[in-house]
Amino acid sequence: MHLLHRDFYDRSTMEVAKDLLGCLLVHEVDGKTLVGRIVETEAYDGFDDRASHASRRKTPRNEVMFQEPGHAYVYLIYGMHHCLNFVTREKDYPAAVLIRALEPVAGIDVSTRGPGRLTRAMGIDRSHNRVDITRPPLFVIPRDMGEPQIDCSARIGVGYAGEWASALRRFFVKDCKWVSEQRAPRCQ
DNA sequence: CTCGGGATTGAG
DNA sequence: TCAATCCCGAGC
Repeated sequence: MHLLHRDFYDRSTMEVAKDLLGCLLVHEVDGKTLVGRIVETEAYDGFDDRASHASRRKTPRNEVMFQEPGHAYVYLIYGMHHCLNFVTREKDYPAAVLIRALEPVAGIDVSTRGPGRLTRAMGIDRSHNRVDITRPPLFVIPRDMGEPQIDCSARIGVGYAGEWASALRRFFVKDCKWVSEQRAPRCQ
């Protein structure tokens, strides 16, 4: 089967975030094959990025971000939602791509718009932290179509990150109805 | 050890 | 507009 190998993830995090758009995320679980097309991502790269969990230093939670590329970083947010990331770059350089939205393709029966919803729809939780995403049961298949039109914006929910809050590191398929809705920014 | 808050979501 | 809900990570 043709799937994305480790060298795909061993590159610039922003390039990986863009190149993942249009690819198929596959999870084989309980005899079912769940498939969704990646339509929205965010890049978290390096020690300087204050929006990244790994900006300060290595901790028990973010440790996998420092590992070999091509592994999953899954964490619990707000005590109830899981977020799925793909580790990029070489060992000891902390970086990952957050998967924020999918277009349902097969086996999906609930919403995949938004990072918390897509992990629920794909049956992904913290037991998947650190798993190798270059082979089943959790892996990614290259685009089966041309390069999508890509748009970018600031990342969602990282207002605490100072000047990094406005970095253009969110990437999504232009005019795609499956991209997560961005709540209107509150005035003041 | 305590404590503030979060790469979110859905209800009211 | 706000609560849910739990773990992380900073600081004492």
